[in-house]
Amino acid sequence: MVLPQRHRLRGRGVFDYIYQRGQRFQQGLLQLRVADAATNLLREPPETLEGELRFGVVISSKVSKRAVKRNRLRRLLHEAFLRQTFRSDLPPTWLLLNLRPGAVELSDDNLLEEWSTLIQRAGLTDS
RNA sequence: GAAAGCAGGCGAGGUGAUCGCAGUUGCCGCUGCUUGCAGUGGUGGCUGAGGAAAGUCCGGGCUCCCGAAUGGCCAGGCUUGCUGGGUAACGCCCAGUGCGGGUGACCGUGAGGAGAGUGCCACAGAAACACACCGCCGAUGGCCGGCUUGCCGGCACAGGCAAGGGUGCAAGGGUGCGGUAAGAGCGCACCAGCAGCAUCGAGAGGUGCUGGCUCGGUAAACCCCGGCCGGGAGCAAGGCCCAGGGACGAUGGUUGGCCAUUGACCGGUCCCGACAACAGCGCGCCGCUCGAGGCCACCGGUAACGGUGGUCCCAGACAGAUGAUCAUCCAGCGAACAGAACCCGGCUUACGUCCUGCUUUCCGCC
RNA sequence: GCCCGUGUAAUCCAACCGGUAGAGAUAGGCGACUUAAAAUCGCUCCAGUGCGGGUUCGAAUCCCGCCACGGGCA
Repeated sequence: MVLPQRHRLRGRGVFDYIYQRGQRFQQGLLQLRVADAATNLLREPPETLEGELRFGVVISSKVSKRAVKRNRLRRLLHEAFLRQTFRSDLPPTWLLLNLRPGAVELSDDNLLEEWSTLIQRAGLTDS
């Protein structure tokens, strides 16, 4: 499962911004950075952006040398993001998820479990 | 039936549906203006990873820099190195020769030169390019003794030998017979090597005859010989989105060096001017995919491959696209290695069940 | 995508042109010293050189192919 364009993070400046300003949350082998959307870093006129969430997954080659395995993890987490129901009063937010070495060893269920607790701890859901 | 060898094919099992992604294209809407384009949204069509996409080990194309091109000499580099062919090229492929391995089908091969020179050959050993430790002999000469006075015996001094022993990866042709004081290619037979001749072959080489009689190993040590080669960086190349013009300077510079020929260049310094800064460190654009291209047929060739004709268009992303769910079909919950990133040709490595064909050996039965 | 470098005792490192893998340091064990410990001294243990082939009489070293790790380039 792959994200549609309006949910993607694009451009080096966007990523630098999140790495510098983002609030970090840690859960197991996952690390999430949350930052308010800075729409001036994007090229589209602001009225087309609306209040969307944008999301990105970073998996370095240290996680696994095999590109196939990294692609599989990314698809899994993209799908988890799309299925997730977020707080309705959430302002436009950018999320960046980092995977640490060893994440390949985890099963899909374990990884998704860590994802949902991470989202809760970051205060992005209702419950 | 079992085991094995070789060659080749295939590789999300097929079909359909829904949701979602990338490219492209048709239609509709909106925005902008340069009025037929750009951006964006919706909707339909088509296309969408591999045999290795991998490792980055070779060979090219392409691009820029070192100013350009051609020729010669020298230098430098190259695991380039049996022969002949194929290819754009290759360290690749095909066919053959020699050598080695296997009962065999077959497989491997880094296979120029040690008779140009230098180096090295630890330990052991006398000696590792030239020698004698133990040893054999002592014919010849020397010394001693005997006597039938030119012979015999002894010594092992001069000297001869490299057979045997020992050392070692290796002691320098091997085995046998003759020969000799003892020995030795000293002579002979066979074998191995070398040279010459004849002959077969396009060649590497094969076969036969003759000859003299022997020269250690190592070149994946330096090196010699033959062959090949401008160098460097790499699509993160490079170009566009950008505004340039003038003056000084006049011999200096430049491919590893030199020479010859042709034909050129401006690096440098200064002045004037323009633009920009929520894009110049970019959610930018191009390069970016039609190519030594795939498939089919015929022809040439043992083959690699080549020729002719027809036909097809087959990913081009940029935080980086193929997945999820369901249904159904063959008997099997659906296998492994693994994800294009400028493009080709190879090699290597990982992986797999399955399939196909040919062949060999063994066992059983007729 | 591209370009480099490094792999040897538990750890850090030597062994240069091939000749029995250790010169050394840290750590471990035993003993001495000490009431006990630390420090110090003595002794000792620890590998076949990342893996697989090849050349050679002989390979950590030379050659080829892999593997792992580290670094650099916008």
